[in-house]
Amino acid sequence: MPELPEVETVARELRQNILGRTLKSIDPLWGRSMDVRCDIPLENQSVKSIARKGKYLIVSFTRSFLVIHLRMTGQLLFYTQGLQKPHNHVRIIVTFTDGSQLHFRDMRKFGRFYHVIDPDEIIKNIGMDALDMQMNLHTFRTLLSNSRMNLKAFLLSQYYISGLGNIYVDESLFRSHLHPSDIAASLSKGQSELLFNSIRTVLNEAVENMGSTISDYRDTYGNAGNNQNFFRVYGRVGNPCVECGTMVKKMRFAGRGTYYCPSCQKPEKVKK
DNA sequence: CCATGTACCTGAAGGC
DNA sequence: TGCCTTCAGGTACATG
Repeated sequence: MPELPEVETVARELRQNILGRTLKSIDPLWGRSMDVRCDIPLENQSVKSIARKGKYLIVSFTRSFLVIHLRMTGQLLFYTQGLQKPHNHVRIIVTFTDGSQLHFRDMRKFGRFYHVIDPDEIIKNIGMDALDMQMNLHTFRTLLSNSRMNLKAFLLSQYYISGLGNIYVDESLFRSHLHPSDIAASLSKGQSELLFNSIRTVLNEAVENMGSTISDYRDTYGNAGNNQNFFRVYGRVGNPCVECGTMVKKMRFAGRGTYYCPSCQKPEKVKK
């Protein structure tokens, strides 16, 4: 579910909500949602900062870190006062000393809280964030030129560039008029630049719209995002392409449902 | 190096 | 009303 724009929305709200608060207790209601990799107690530690890399949240406490990944259905819900009864599917409850609570709700149980001394233990193999200021056109082109992967798998990988998931990969490729099967290293200079700019635009617009909600995503107040109303290709199978009117198609690619316009996004090998 | 399949989970939706 | 299959914003790991 949550990709970069959704996680960024949550990160910004967490900075408003839990920065400076002191953890009183943390209760896993489903044990496997919590991966404890250090023995420093979280109790009595204060939240110092909240960072994001790709789809990971990094909550820095006084002496250790919580690295959080929401995976498909994870939600972080903030309550100024604790609830009498948590919602269904709540897997972890964090209670702060002032009585406020952060609930980790995760229907499918794929999400994780990693308690670590060094966040790199979890995110060392994650590539530079797609919206990192260091991620410029030159860096992006270098990454592309060194990979023989198809674009869909390349952008989904998180190893080269992090933060894009199934929705925003399809949206970025559509805006670039590139086919998911095109090989990363085969892009021209112009195509690379177009893809780079498309990724930036797609992600920035989605952040402005508070992320996309298909079914499960919510921000820390339980609100859905708005960006799903602006999809140009994702989920639009059988509807006319917004640019040319051709019916949008869906195929299985890199193991994922992949939406594309067969007219705007021709495979490189048959383009001529 | 790269592609594909499976596993981890729950629930919604569609076909029969 | 079922029962069965497929699919879902993700990723780790095993296998050719």
